[in-house]
Amino acid sequence: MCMPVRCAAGRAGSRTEPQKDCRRRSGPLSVAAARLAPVSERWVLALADDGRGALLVPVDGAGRPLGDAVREPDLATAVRARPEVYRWVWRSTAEVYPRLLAAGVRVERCYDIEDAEQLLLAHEGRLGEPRSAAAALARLHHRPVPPDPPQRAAEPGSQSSLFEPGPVHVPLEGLLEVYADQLRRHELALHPGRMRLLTAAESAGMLVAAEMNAAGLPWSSDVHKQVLHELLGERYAGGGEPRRLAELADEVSEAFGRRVRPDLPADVIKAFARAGIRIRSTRRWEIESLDHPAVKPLIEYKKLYRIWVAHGWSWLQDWVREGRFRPEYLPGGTVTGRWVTNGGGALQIPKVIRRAVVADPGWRLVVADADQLEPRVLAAISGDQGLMEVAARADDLYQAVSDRAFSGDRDMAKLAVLGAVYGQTSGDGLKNLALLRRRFPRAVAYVDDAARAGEEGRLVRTWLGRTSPRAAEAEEQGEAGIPVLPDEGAASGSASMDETAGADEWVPGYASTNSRARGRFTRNFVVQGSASDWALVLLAALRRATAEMAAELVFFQHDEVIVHCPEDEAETVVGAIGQASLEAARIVFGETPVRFPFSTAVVECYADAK
DNA sequence: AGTTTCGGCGCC
DNA sequence: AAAGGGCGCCGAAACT
Repeated sequence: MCMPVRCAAGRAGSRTEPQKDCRRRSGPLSVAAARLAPVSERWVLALADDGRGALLVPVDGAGRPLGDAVREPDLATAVRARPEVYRWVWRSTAEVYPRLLAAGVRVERCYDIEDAEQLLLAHEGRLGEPRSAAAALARLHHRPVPPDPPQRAAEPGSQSSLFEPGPVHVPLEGLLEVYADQLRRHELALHPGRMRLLTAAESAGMLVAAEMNAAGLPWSSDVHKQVLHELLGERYAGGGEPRRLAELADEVSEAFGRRVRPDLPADVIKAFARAGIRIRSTRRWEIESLDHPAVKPLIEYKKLYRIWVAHGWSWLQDWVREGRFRPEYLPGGTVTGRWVTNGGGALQIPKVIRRAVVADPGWRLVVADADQLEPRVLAAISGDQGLMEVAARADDLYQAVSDRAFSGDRDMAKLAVLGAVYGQTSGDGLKNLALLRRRFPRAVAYVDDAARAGEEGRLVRTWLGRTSPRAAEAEEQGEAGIPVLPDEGAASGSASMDETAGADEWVPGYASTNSRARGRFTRNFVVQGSASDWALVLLAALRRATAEMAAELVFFQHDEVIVHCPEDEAETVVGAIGQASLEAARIVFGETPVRFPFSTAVVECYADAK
């Protein structure tokens, strides 16, 4: 993985450029180290064109080969024979690592060339360009660039749809060229050290994802069925609605005095209209305050319908095998760096369904949830003194904010903070935002600047350098003359925020609807994305801490992680999470007073964690 | 008939 | 009280 603790600790005070690997610095030291260690720590590995064998070669810190390529009969043999290797460089973790795991081989660190290509392209403002290694190689040689192969659709039950070698094979020599070029491009980034950390952390995330895909989330089909039966009643033959839904549909129809299908919005809107109630949609917040007897069963129907279609019996049939739910995690699947899953909806498991997540006998689930992660991240990236002081404490951040700015009204403080992060544009949020701005000027200025950058068509970056995509509509409409890259030093998401920026209130008056939406996106991007940066490093640190334990990482959801472990390891895991949090904060933000506390629970069932 | 978009809601 | 970021999923509606 990517976090040398000693190095980070040795660089106390270097807040803006955390180094991921001190041992790689050029100069006499590294030369001496190389002499002492005749075997390179970093190897580039490619599948042979027969698809089974492996070709590999050690490289130096600039990606130059340190000898001739070696051929091995298969991946597992190649890796198992070289335990001293510090980092494996390969085209795609999804291509290589599941095979290694299947052979019982784990690696400590890797560098995923195609993942790095995507991050580098985005940083360079070229996100739309193909990201495959083949494409990167073609660009280097000024040859026609092949488009990326289309993403495979989710295949329920299939464990391997993402892990077959794609049609984009690149031989070892090609990988070496692309890798060396990528190392060079890191140095051109706004903050090279952070960019190196970003690609290393994402590669670590790829390893975690592959391991979690292999492990699966412990899932009790019996409990799941029991929950479904309690909520939905019996299933009827023929696959129609279960009993409870049918009853609720009848209640709704009865309340309207005519047959109404509650799952058809047009039907519901028409029925309300006949009852003299005009609604624009059938969203819950719009109908729940209506005075009509259909409202209660309708809302109940929607809630249960959702469970039925998204996590019902057919979901169970499709996604749970041998007591494990195996979603396919895709690290960095969103523009902000959050993960997505390909099929199975693993990141949207309804709370009531979590009762089905049950540890193996004698094992426990350690459920760890970062407390108020996004406002804490905002404190760290903005450097706002007041917010950092608040976030330096491990207790309730919103209460502390409210004590400073909202006369102790916690709900108001929470709304204001979330409004600042999400870009609330009306209602009480604006008034609260003004109060927030007065007490925490730099924090609010940070997100306001990001919003302004978005409205003006500029890109923004997270703390580690993950970069927003261009506004598609801005491209299409050809809003001429708008720079697509921020001026040096003026980038939102950089540390070089104008010291006086917090003084002025920013009013989004002139912006068009589109550009305001764009501003809300970039405002949120710098916070949500930086939180993703941090969470990724946390995950990598936790992976390393648990590497020698029986514990397995089984779930990751933005700011929450579940470790499945033997009962007697649980307290050790809880401690490891706390340590990983400290480590992640230090590695990502350098010396910062901001703390990132976790709520942890040791449970047998996920639903008992909260 | 097959594919794409929409509406609504689950999670963070 | 009002409606703001990121996603995935499903069925229905709207298309080709």
